[in-house]
Amino acid sequence: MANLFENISEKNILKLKRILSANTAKYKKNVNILSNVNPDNFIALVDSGSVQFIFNDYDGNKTIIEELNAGEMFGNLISNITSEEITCVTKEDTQITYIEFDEITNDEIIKNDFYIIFIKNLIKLLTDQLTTRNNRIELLTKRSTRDKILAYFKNESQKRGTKKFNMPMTFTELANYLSVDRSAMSREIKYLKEDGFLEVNGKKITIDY
Amino acid sequence: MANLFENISEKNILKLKRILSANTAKYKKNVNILSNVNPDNFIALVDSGSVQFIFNDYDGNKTIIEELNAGEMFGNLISNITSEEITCVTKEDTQITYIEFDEITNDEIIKNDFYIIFIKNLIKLLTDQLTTRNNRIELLTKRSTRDKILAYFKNESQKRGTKKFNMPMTFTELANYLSVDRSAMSREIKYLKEDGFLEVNGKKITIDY
DNA sequence: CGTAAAATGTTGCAAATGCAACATTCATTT
DNA sequence: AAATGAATGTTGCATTTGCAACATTTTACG
Repeated sequence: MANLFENISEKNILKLKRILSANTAKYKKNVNILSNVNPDNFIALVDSGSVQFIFNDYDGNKTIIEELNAGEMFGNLISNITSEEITCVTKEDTQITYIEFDEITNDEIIKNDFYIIFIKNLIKLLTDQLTTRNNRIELLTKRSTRDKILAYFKNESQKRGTKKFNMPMTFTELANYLSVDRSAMSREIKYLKEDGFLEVNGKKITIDY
Repeated sequence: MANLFENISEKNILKLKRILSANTAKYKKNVNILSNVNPDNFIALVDSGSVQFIFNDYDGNKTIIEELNAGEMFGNLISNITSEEITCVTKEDTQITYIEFDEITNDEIIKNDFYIIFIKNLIKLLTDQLTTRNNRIELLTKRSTRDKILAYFKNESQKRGTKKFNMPMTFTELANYLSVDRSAMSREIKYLKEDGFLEVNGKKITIDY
């Protein structure tokens, strides 16, 4: 995963963070981190750990909208965190760096020659995020649970270049990711196994297509 | 909708396009525009007209993944156009400007003082795209067709600040956008009308909640 | 290590949804 | 203005899916 400070020296990273007035915060596991963030436009970098964006339904259901790991970023310009029903919760101990969005193009920063690298990194991160969203949309628009599951496993397999791999998340999380009922997904996976499309042993997946 | 060349003078836009080696192409309606694009990383700006990204199912179904209008952009780093099942078709006569991605940070361009504005515009476009995707994901993860429809209309209403507005697309397109069967959506809208949540007269929508 | 919590697998049942087929209205083109 | 094609509305029917409830297994944590 790309990093906002890739190819910038340690010294210049410090300088950059100072010029950007970047703030770093540490959070424990299972903390709602957006309850105390200022309302201006910002970007937030997950330095370490991971967070989940959770949509809280009016009748108590929770849907994981997305999960971000170290190196990824979010922000009110980037993510859907304006909606009050959405919370952002740490999955583990997590460190976040906050940067005001307008600072990215402030007067001082553009004098530095590492600025161009920083901009490239930022654009790369944004396009990576877009790719992630596009992939999910492609899955979500599948007409049936079966197609969603197959497309997901096919993607994962192609990313890794092998037909055997480990689930990168729990089946419960996958059901949320694909936005289908967990038990219905479990049933469908059973059918897929019976029909010879899949083998599942715990977290070990083998696709046969 | 933001524009990549916003707040840059006509003269400087020309200069910028020259430095970026930007190419402009014109297409007629209903043309598959990605069949003849070079494979390098690029961004494409919809100068005028509109295009649709269509996923072509293995059994002949077509799903509109997204629609882009004038001012919006796409590209292999941004959109999911790597997949061979996806085509990009013009909805009307359309003009597209292509820019090589790497040119965005080339040596010559960074000497110009309008560069910072250009970068700001580019980042704004990318974050706008992300917001668009996030909105769609939020709709697609709704558990039922009813919730998808209601959330869509609620969004549209809030964007405009009024409970009466016109459909910005056809119902057929909306069904694709929400990834539900058109006739099932039509039926559900009928129920919503009966239950007093919606009024529909042709393209005129009134939500009552 | 033991216990609580989370994840998983399963199944019956009701409800929602997709699909097909058709009539009707609306829009576009010549 | 006529004609063609696209969009819309409707409905029966089969299938898929969500939901609830439960047993079992795995994981996390004190």
